[in-house]
Amino acid sequence: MSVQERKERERAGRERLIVATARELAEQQGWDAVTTRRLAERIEYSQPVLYSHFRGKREIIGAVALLGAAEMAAELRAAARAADGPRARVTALARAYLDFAERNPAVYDAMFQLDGGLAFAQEDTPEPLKDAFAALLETLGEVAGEGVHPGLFTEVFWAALHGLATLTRAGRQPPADAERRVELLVDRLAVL
Amino acid sequence: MSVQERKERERAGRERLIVATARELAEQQGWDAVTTRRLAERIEYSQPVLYSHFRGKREIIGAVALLGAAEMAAELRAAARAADGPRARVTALARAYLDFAERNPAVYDAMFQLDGGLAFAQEDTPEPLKDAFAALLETLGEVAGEGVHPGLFTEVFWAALHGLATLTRAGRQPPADAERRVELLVDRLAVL
DNA sequence: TCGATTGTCTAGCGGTGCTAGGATCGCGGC
DNA sequence: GCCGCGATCCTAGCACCGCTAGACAATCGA
Repeated sequence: MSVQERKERERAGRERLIVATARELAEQQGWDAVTTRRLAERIEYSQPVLYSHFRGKREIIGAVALLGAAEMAAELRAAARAADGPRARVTALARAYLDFAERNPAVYDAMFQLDGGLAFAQEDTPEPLKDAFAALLETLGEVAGEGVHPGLFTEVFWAALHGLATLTRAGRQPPADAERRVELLVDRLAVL
Repeated sequence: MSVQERKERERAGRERLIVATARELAEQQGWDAVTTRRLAERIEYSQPVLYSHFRGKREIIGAVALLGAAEMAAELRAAARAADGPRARVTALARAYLDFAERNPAVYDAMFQLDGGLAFAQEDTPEPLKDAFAALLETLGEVAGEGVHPGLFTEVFWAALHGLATLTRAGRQPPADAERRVELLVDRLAVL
């Protein structure tokens, strides 16, 4: 059995390599540059090897998205934990979210802009995605205000953050006032 | 001179045909289906003709985006005009925005998701884009609240709307509660 | 040691955006 | 009315894309 186990380990390692390389390439040169040929060359295997791990390019994007969701959830929780009081927590959460989107644009795109073939907002949604939403909910739930469903409030707050993240990065909004926009958002949306 | 004028008219007409056809095709089958070959076939010309009007596919997307921006600005103003009082106006504006995004997903993508090679939030931003933002500003400026810059407030409100529009359409948020999210957004963000 | 299975690669399919170069059409001057 | 010429358009092709069939090699169990 040891032989088979070793092979499975190697296989799993190569799969991680594929995902990590795809992410790296996407962050360096954008998702357009992540072609199956280039990706195969970087991992030093031929193209068809990719298809023995993933159904296609879409699934590779999905794998990067899941990785990113887990990472984001961890960062959001760390930011919230480091702040005292509801107001500071919400502000820290919002900053951490936008910060993640800015530092990992390709990963953020994989999660929310591109089609990674993932299910959202339903039962068979992968765990990391649900958990990232849960990380938002944990902090935002306590400032939803009376009579407002925490989940609904989190959705609205998240949408606002997502809008700020994408519009700023795409050059649709001036980057200079980003911090002031966050403060306004927190001041108005959260019930403190 | 008449001959030359006629030629220019025909040329302008064909350019409109290209943009309208691209939009139509994108709304019917998504932007992925808008290939230069298919587009050329639909307008009953060969591919290179497209390149005598536009630098490339990106510019065609940009042209659709400009068309959409003008349309959206008109719809936003109409919705605001039909409502009485600040609160009703803001709600109507928000609904009109989300409605436009839902009814014209491909055009909305051309404006805010895809790269149409357009400049945003700077001096050489095309007029229709500035005007669409102005349409938002006209209604939202009056509910920004004291001491809050109307432009900044509009940016935040717009970001929230954009987030709701994209996340809902991409299946990232359950469509059922869309209306309740809008109400919550208006209640919290606007100072009435 | 041999046969079978697993794994990997080469080569190729139909598609993409875009362009070079040749053919054809219609204009203005004689 | 005819003809040369410039504008206009199309055919054919480039390099690249995602993806896959089938040949080949390496490794395993008997």
